[in-house]
Amino acid sequence: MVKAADRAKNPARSSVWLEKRATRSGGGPAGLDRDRIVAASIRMLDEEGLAKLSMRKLATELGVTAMSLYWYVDTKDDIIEFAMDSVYGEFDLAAIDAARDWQDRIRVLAREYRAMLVRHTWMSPSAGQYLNIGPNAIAVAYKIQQAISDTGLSLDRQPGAMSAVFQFVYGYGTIESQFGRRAAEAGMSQDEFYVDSVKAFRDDPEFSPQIEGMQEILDERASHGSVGAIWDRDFDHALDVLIAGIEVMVAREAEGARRQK
Amino acid sequence: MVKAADRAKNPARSSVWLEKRATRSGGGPAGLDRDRIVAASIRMLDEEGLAKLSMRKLATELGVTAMSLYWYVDTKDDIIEFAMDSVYGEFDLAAIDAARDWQDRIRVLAREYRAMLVRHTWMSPSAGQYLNIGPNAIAVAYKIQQAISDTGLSLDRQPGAMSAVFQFVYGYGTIESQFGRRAAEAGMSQDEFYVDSVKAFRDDPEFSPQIEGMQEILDERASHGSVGAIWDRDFDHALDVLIAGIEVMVAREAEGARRQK
DNA sequence: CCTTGACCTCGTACACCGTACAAGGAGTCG
DNA sequence: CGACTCCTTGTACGGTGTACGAGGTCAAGG
Repeated sequence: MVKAADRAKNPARSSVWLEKRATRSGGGPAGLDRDRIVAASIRMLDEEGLAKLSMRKLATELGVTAMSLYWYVDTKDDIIEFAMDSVYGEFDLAAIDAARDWQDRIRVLAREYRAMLVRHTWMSPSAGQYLNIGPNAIAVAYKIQQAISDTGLSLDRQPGAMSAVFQFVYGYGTIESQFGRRAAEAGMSQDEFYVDSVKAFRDDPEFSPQIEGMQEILDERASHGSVGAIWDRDFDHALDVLIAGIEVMVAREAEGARRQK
Repeated sequence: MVKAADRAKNPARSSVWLEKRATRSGGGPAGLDRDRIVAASIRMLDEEGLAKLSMRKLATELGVTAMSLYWYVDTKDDIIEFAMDSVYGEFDLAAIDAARDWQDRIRVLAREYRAMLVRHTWMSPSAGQYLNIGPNAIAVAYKIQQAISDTGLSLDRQPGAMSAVFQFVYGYGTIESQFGRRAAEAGMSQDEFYVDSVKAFRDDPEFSPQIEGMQEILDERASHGSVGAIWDRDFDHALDVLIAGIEVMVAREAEGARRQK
């Protein structure tokens, strides 16, 4: 087993997935097991958030001491990485194959990705911090890459299009999920929390020259309904922009090819 | 002064900016000062990263004990929030006004934003976690909103377009900056680190059916030059997609208005 | 000049964290 | 019975953020 001390000497090991180890299955008295540990982590992460998860609490939840976990896992980071990959496994990849065209496939993927980030608010901070190269993450990445490839875009333009869509979803899902998490931690609804946050600069005379322009946007939003409804609407509008943009790039390449002839 | 204990009773206080307090200026023997604290934090955050910053180390850097800092700041989180807003102040807003059209303005803003995230690798994790409602952050948000407003898009479509562009930049900058940070921590160049990360599943027979499709993308990338060059290229391509998409939405709205008549 | 009070800094202490290390129990096999 | 492997535990170390109370410095007022 690779001890953390060895890892300190070998800082290159930056992901669990870069150094495959046999999973130790739980024949022990506590009936522990890497899957059980990961499942419990996800439950606690969903309920309490990333900052509140500690090895001691996780162990207690599993009826065991903190150090027992280290038989199955090298570090706490490993647990997070396993939990992340497990969540990537929630993607319904079959639904994506059922989509009619690449536009639909991208929309379905984007919505699933966003829903996942909102459902598990600890995912975006973690996904930003670790390499996402577990088997389930790779499977999702592959589906995304396929959808982009189906646009017919040239190879050198594909990564840009892929980034535009999925880094957007990541960014959007991050803001949305963290906003929801903070609202919940403050014991408020998202609507209450929104009013509270805006109030900060709405009432501040120092900002008022700047807000004037933003005011109408804020008002338009407020008139449109709840914060949740606005998250949905803006997300859809952004997807419209992105797909229209890719369509343009595809058309431009077709145009260029025609002139070439 | 609001003590953390009071904050515990009033969890609604979720940002320094939601509860203005006079800044205590440093007439004390140590010559301390909120600005000096924030400047030192930024320096240390840039050098050592978010995880390595501790109140004790920051205090030592300033020739003082940890508890002295608490005279100027309620919690460590406050320091991060102040540091973030100070970094938003690095934006060169004048350069944006100089841009010719909204397309240019969006490009300049996006590039500045991305550069900022890469320059300060601790910004994206922090920006995701806290509300960004300090004066400098608001000023930047205002400029972004103006640029989007200049597209001529209807009010209800503007937030979607704004999200598409700037959540993309946030997502992209996050991945890029965290990748760079991890590479640096592993003592590798980005190119070495990239090869290392890809190796994980490139050589794994379990993944090989899936990689086949991704292989050509990876090869295309590899043939194009260094990882840094690819970051730049893909970012520009993504911006192309986004701006083309907004242009389409603008044109569609104009079309709709014409038919209306 | 002396005292008061505001301002600032510090030492100590608490609860908690991740995890190294070594001891020990339980079960299986010779 | 002993030995060996697998799993769990107790203890301990060096860190963290920060509460609390004591003290030191200095300007203003009597």
